[in-house]
Amino acid sequence: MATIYDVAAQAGVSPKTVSRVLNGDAPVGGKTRQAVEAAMTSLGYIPSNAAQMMRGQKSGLIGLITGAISLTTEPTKPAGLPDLFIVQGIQSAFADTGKTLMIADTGGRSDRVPHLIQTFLRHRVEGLIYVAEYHQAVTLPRVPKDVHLVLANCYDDAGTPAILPDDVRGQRELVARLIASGHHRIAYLSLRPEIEAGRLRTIGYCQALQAAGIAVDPALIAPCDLGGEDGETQLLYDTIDRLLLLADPPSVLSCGNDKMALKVYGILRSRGIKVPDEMSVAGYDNYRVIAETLYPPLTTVDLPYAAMGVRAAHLLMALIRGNSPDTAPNDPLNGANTSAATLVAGPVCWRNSVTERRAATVLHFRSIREERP
Amino acid sequence: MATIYDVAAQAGVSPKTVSRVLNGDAPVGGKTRQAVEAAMTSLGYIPSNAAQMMRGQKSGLIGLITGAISLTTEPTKPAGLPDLFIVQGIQSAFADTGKTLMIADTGGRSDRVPHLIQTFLRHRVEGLIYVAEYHQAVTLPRVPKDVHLVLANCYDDAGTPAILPDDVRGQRELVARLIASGHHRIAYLSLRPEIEAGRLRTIGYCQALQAAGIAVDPALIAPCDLGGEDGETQLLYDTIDRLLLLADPPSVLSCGNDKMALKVYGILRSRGIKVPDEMSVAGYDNYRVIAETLYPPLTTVDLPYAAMGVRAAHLLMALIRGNSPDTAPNDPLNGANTSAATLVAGPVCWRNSVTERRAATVLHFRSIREERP
DNA sequence: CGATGTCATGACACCGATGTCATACCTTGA
DNA sequence: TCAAGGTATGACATCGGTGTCATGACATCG
Repeated sequence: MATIYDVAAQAGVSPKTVSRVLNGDAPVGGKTRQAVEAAMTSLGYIPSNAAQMMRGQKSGLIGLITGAISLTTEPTKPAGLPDLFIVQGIQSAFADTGKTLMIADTGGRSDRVPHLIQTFLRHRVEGLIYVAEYHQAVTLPRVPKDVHLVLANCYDDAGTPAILPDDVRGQRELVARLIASGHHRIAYLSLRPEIEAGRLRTIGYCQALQAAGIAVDPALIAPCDLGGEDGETQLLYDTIDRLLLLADPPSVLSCGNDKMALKVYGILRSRGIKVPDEMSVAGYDNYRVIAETLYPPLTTVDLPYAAMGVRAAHLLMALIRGNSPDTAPNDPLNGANTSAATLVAGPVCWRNSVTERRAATVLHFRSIREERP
Repeated sequence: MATIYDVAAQAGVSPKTVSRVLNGDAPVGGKTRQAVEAAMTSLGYIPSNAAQMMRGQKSGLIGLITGAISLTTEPTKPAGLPDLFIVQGIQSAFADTGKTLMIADTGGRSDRVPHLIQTFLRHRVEGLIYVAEYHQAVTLPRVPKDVHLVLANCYDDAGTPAILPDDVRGQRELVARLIASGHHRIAYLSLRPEIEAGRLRTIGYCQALQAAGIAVDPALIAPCDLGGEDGETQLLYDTIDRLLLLADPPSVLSCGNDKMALKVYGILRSRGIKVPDEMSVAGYDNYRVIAETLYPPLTTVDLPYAAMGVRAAHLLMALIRGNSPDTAPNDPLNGANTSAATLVAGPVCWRNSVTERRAATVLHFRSIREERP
């Protein structure tokens, strides 16, 4: 590979002059410039990042650690392939910053994370982003204080800046919208409470009912998620059968996520129940492959993964520039440490899987929603 | 960030001795080694890759260019999210080689590829892999001859080594299996012939029929893919209605890919036709989110993306080591240049969406399949 | 006991860029 | 005409490691 000395020799100038042509940081004579540029193209010269970095002390590199790529084979994971969209948001945000984004995948083995961080630090990255596959608490190795770290879709107890989905608000707004559409018996088929999404979304469900003055009926809340174990479908069958036999059965099945809603469609069909005429169904995640392909298309809540990625990228850039980040701490009834967390809410995606009984109420709802943008 | 000089000073030795402790390339006295190691940990010393690379001239970096991450938002793309699995295969293959895999995403803009390659070359990568989002021809900028390039899921006309899915063989084996299960009226709802997968799979379909002595009936071959444009679902409706009204209607609808099969399920259901009892359905891609979640689970052909990724990685490593790669050229009736291509076949995934009318014949089929591993 | 060899360590140059400073050449203006 | 100022360029040091060679302290051997 040609070096700046080769170019200098071929152009009959000093290496420093070639450097000036490269960086345009000092005037260079017309003929000299042409000679240098000719030499550069004829030699196919590409400056060495390593040498530039050594001298300049700034790498222009951002490290991104994720399991997004390797985890897509696991169709049993709680949420679809969220982290990938986060990665995408991050990558789009960095595309035009002049920074180079290095993506490393854990290969599904979280014990590789320290090694990956080590590798990034050897490359003198200016910042690191860790993207978790689903909303969770994590513990990462310490990084030097001159390397900024941002967490996306996860948080730690060390107060590291984090970008998180606002599960409480998302579920609350979905249920509020269901209520506004005339539903007041709303069953919630929840995820496991052990995972953040399960806990927080259930809170959001309860909040919406309370805000509407509807009592929370424990008979309508049913955990239907075994974390991918067998028997999950059976559990759903049993739960739905039980709900259908209630004296005052629900008119909507609000599911912990879209994958559960997909199964619910099948179960309702096998019971001869039409969606949405005889039973409305809602999901969560806006897992588009499911939500848009199902018939009828699924009402759900968008998880703003791309937006979270963009936010994470902007936050990191701000930290690198030394600006104080505008992470207003806001706590969603969350026991865990979220003091450094930025919550990002996604919109309700209203499709045809839910009946609308009172159009007038919807207008009213819209005005409410406007009040808290 | 601490340097080797800081460590040397703190340990009271020369930088070279610290270097020896780091690399273990020369004996170091016991006490000295301990002092150095203590200094390294207390300073949190991490060697600079840039400096090492400058001296050693080998970067240990592999560049990977893909649109996998950004393209996942496009649910309209021909095949699901194949490239991501390829990336995953590549990443797993490099995980333990000591090489560091740098992944760069095009952000969906192929015009960014030259810039990404440029960036990689500045980092002095030892090899490059380009992963395409679906089987296609590509044209990439030239890279220096000391940087090896491997294409995955695509090929060019410059004879660059490439790893490709064996679409002809996959479809042929699926249809052969369908025939072996007692089906002889097999409709093929094809992808657009403009894309490789559409052209090659149709060839495979025809080959299987011919091998079984069944005449290819043009009435049973119908392009049902508009590349994501509107009207696709309507086209499928019309096509299926037409097929059902044939004097000798098909007993199987073999679909160009799994997403099409998903729609076909819905259409058949709306027509009151049961899968598989009244109509069998098959897909292609083994897009697991669809194939395993549908009821009944979908018979399809696995696209061995992960395997392709592994093959691509191994091929690149062989090129870097200077070994002659074992890319046996084999051409699948392919007009385009595939002289440098390695074809990778995936297995048929037999599930319950196809009826088996003759179990005995299946055994016969199995013995056939064994003959060409 | 001196020559030779091994072990442990350091001095120095070098990789490829760039910041600093110096220098030679020109152009102005007093 | 000569000092002052701008323009174009080069010499040299430097970044953080490592290869090469040299050196000093011992141990071994004839």
